[in-house]
Amino acid sequence: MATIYEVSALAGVSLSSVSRVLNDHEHVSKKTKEKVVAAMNELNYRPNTIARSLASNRSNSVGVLVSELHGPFFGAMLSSVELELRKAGKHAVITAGHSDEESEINGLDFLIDRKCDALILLVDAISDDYLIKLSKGNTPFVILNRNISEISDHCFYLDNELGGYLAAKYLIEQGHKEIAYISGPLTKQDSTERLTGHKKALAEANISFKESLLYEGDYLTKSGRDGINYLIKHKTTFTAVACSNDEMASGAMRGARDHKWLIPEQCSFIGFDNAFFTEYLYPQLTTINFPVNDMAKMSTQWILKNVYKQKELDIINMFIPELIERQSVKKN
Amino acid sequence: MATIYEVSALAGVSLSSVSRVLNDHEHVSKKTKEKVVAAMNELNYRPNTIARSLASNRSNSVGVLVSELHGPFFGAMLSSVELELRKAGKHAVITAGHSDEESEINGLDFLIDRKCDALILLVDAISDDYLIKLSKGNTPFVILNRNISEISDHCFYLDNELGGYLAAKYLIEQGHKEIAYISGPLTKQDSTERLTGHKKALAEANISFKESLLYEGDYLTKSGRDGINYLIKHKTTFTAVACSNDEMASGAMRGARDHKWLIPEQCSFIGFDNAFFTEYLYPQLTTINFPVNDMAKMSTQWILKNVYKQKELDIINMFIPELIERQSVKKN
DNA sequence: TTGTATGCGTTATCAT
DNA sequence: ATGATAACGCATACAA
Repeated sequence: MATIYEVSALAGVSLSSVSRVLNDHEHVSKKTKEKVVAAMNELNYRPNTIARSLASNRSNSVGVLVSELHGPFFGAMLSSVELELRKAGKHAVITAGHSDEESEINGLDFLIDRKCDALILLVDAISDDYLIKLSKGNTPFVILNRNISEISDHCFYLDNELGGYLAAKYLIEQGHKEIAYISGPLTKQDSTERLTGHKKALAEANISFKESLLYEGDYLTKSGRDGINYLIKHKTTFTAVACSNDEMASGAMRGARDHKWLIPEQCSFIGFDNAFFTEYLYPQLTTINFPVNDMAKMSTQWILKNVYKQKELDIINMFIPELIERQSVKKN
Repeated sequence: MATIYEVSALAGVSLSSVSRVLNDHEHVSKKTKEKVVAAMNELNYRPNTIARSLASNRSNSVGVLVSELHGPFFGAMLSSVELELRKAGKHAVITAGHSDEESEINGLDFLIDRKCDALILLVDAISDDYLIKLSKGNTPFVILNRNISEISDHCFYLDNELGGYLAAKYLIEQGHKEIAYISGPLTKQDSTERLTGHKKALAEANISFKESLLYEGDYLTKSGRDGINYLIKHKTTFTAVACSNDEMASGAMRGARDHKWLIPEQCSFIGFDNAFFTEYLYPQLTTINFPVNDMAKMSTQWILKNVYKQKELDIINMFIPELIERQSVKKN
C-alpha cells in the first residue's frame, strides 16, 4: 500500500500538498494538483482512513444503532438510512442493541469510539437521562421513534397517539363496540401512546375500555397468536381486535383462523405500521401507515445538514399516521 | 479524554506497561497491573480504538456486506451474525451493496479500509474473479450463499438444486403435472440452481418442462403477483406453482386470489426459504427450509476460529434444505 | 518484568 | 501557494 510519502516523493512536492489535494483544499495550484493526482494514480494510492480519522478526529461515517436487525420495520428503516447516506458519500456503520440496556450502551460506545461523525439511534432500553447527558458530548445524534422533550429537536417520531386513535375510530365507525386490543410491551413509549389513542377514541364514543380485552404482547408475530388465544380462553367477547403492530395482527389472524373463525366476517382486525407484507396477507390487512422511510430519510438529512453542512431542508420532527383501508375489517 | 500517557504518569509506570495491561499481555507483575488499572479507573480512561487500529493494523471488528438491509432473509442473516460476533466480543460493521457492482465494491473497500479483521460477504454483482483475487489479499473473508470452486472452503451455501428438486418432487407426488415456476433473476446462481433442481424432478417423472410456464421475477413480493398475472394472461394451464422464494410465493397467492381462485383447491403453491411470515399466511405456506441462521452462525464461527483463533469447530460448507409441509398444496 | 524509542499514515499549525 | 514539523494515541521491537 502506497502512502502519502511515496506520492509526495514521486510527485516532487511536499506531504502537505498531497494532503491538500486529498482534501480538496483551495489554494492549490493546478499544476501541483495535476502532479499529485498523476502520482496517486501511478501508485494506485488509497488513503488510509484510519490514519485520517486519528489525525482529524472524524470518519465520514455515521453510526446507526437499532434495536434489532431483522423485522420489516427495522429493515425498511436501515435501508433508507443507508441509501440516503451513501448518496451523500457517507457510510453507515450499523449495530444492534437488542433492547437491552447494557447491550445498547455497548453498541453506542462502539460507534462513538470508532469516531463516527454522528449517530442515528433507535433504542428503547437506554434512559432519557443517559441520552440527555450524551447530547452534551461531542458526537451529535438524532433519536428515532421516541420523543425526549429536553432534546426534542433531535427527535423524529410518529404521532402514535393519533395512530391508535385513528384505528379505533375506524373500527367504531364500522359499528364495532367490543374491541379487543393486543398491545406491544407497555414499557415502550410507542406502545403506551398507541393505547392511549385507542382509549381516547373509545371514550369519545362513550365506550368503556375493558381491561379484560387488553393483552400485552411483544410486537412479534407469535405474541399476536398468543394474544388471541388468551382472549378466547378467557371467554371475552369482541367483534374486532386492534393490534399495536402488523406482525402481531398477522399472528392474531392466524390464531383466530386456527379456531375456524372467518375473517373479517366473524372478527375484524386492524394493524399498525403498514409493513410490506400486509397487502399480501389474506384478507389484506387494514392498518395504520407509519412513514418509516420518510422518517429515516429526514433524520439522515438532518445529519447531512447539521453535521456535514451539506444541504438545507425544513425539519419535521413529528410524522403523521394515516389509515390504510383494506379488507380485514367488516361493517358490523 | 484521557490518554495512555496520563495513565502512565498517574500510575508511575511506562507507556509500554500500560499498553501491556491494556492488551492482556503476560509478563506483567500483579503490582504494576493494579497500579495501572487503578489509574485507568480514576481517569475514566477509554482506549482510542482508532489509534489502536493504526498502530496494530487490526480492529476487533468484522465487516458484513450484504445485498440489501431489508427483507426476511437478510434480516435473519444479519441478526445471527451480529449476535454470534458480539458473544465473542467482536463487533459487526454492516454495509449494503444493493446488488450493484460498483456499489458492492464501494462497500467492500470501505470495510477493508476500516481495517476490518475479516469480512462476511453476501454479494452477487461482484464477479468470481474479483473475489478470487481478493482472497489473495490480506483481509480474510467468507462468502455466503454462493460457491466459488477455487475458494470453496471459504464458501457457505445451500444445496439449492436439491431444494428446487424437493419442492417439485413434492408437488409431483401430490399428483400435479402442470407446474408453473416463478423464478428469481436467472442471473443469480441460486435462482438457476433451484430451477435446475426443479427441472430434474420433472424429468425424473417424465414430465416435460414448458418454457411457457416459467416466469422470471426478482425475488420481491410484487414480482410474484406479476408472475401469476402473466401466466394467467397467457392462458397457460397449471394446477400448482413453485416459487423461488417465499416472498414471491406470497405475491403469487395474492395475485391468484385477486382472480378469485381458491387456494389450494384450485391452485397449489410452494415457496422457498421458510421465512418467518410463511406460517402466518393463509393458507400457511408449504415451503423449503433454508437454515439461514445455521449458515450465518457457521460462517462467523469460521472467522472466530481462523482469524481470532477462538474456537474449534467442524466446518460444514453446504447446508441441506428440507421440505416444510403446510397447507398451500393440495392433493390433485 | 519494565522502559525507551520509533513507527503507523494522516492532518494541522506554523512559517516562508 | 507551498513546505517543514509537530501532533494524533497507541503498539512494538529492542534494550535494560
